[in-house]
Amino acid sequence: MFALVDCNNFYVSCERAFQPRLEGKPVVVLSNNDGCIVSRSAEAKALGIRMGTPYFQARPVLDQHQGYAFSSNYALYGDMSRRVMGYLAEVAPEVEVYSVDEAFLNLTGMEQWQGDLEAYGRRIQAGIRQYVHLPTCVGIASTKTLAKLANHVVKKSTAHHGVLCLDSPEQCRWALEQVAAADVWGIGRQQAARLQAHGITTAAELAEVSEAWARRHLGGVVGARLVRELQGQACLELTPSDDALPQRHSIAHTRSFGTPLTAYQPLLGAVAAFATRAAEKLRRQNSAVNILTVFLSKNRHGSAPAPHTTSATLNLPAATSDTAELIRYARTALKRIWQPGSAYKKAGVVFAGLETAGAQQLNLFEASGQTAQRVRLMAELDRLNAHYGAGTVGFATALPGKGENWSGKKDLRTPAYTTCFKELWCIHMDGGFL
DNA sequence: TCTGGGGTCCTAGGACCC
DNA sequence: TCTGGGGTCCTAGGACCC
Repeated sequence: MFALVDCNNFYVSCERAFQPRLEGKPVVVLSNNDGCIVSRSAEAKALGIRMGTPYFQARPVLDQHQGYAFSSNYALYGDMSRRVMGYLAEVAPEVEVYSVDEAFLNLTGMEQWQGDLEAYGRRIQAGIRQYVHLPTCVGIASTKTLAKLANHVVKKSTAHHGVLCLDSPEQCRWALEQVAAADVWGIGRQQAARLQAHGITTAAELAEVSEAWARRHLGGVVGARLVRELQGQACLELTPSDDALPQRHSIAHTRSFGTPLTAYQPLLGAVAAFATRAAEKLRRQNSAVNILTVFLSKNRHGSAPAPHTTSATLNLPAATSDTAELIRYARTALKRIWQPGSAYKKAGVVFAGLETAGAQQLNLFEASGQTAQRVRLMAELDRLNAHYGAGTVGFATALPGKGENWSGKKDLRTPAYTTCFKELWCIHMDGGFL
């Protein structure tokens, strides 16, 4: 049996954990650059505010109902997530951290709870509520896809108080009937439309199609697997997340600008800064990169015709994780695509073709590859920035020039209560200060 | 005025090989 | 008039996820 533990309205709930006055109020959290709405409280959802809505569009209705909006505070959400996952690791035999706010648990062999896994789910829910102060829902079933589905059912209903265990065929059948095919894990917009065209609208109907049909109409093996999972036959294994950070196969840092950039120099600064951030992520997972892409995007929503994005990809002569080297390559790529007079709204640096650092295939014709000295320099850079704060030491190219500002808006950010000494949670009592 | 960011997996089709 | 039959590898792009 698998469980899916999912924090409700995660970003909003993190903000509420430190600001109880937000309980019962419409609350939203915004994406980078205060652009879109990416998390909504139940009250905000009830106002008809949809996921991904531009903030400026939702703002009137939010203001009208005395709602609150916050810039995203990733330091806070990341730390709250670590606390949740830490708790789960203590109470479950195997945990797969699936995203910042959800995790799969493998419940195989939990004899002491057999017959009452729902009680186990409730214990987890209460534990997270007590220790991390976050609301969760727990879905339990024989496959990951059904656990997801159970979780979806409890999120929508008040009857189950956030925990549902599908431990009989009747329970499964009932749950499948509650869920639209479009809401099944792995069914996106395209597939949902295709299903609809074939008269399949509920998860129960989807669970009844033949394997051949699924292969043909739902994207080959993925579709066949999905249907089997709905039928209760586990095809997806749990991949336990150990203490090590997950190994990414690609690493990117991309951002929209507060105001569009046209001139080369500030764009170079931004791209260098993005390459710096991506290189830090790269070294954190002990990888080196072979393929580097830089892209620039113009305003997607303006009148200009597509394409809005141009990119350049370089195959590096040897894998590296050296920030200085990567900034040089990023500059080369940028020069290829930058066009004078264009106003760019967004840029990004993407690393692909990752391999373990130190195991690089050396280039036969060039004496390249990182020297031990450069590796030590990068390690020291990371150490200083970890100890004294991000951006303490860096490369001049990656600094904004005089009067330049490429960072996005973040006007409504709350303090990093749990990860920054300067922003620690303060409690005021009787006008005094604790 | 204002519209996010970072991933994964799979498939189709082209290039190339014998 | 007519134009083989398998393979492998790589890449671009689609679809999906949170």
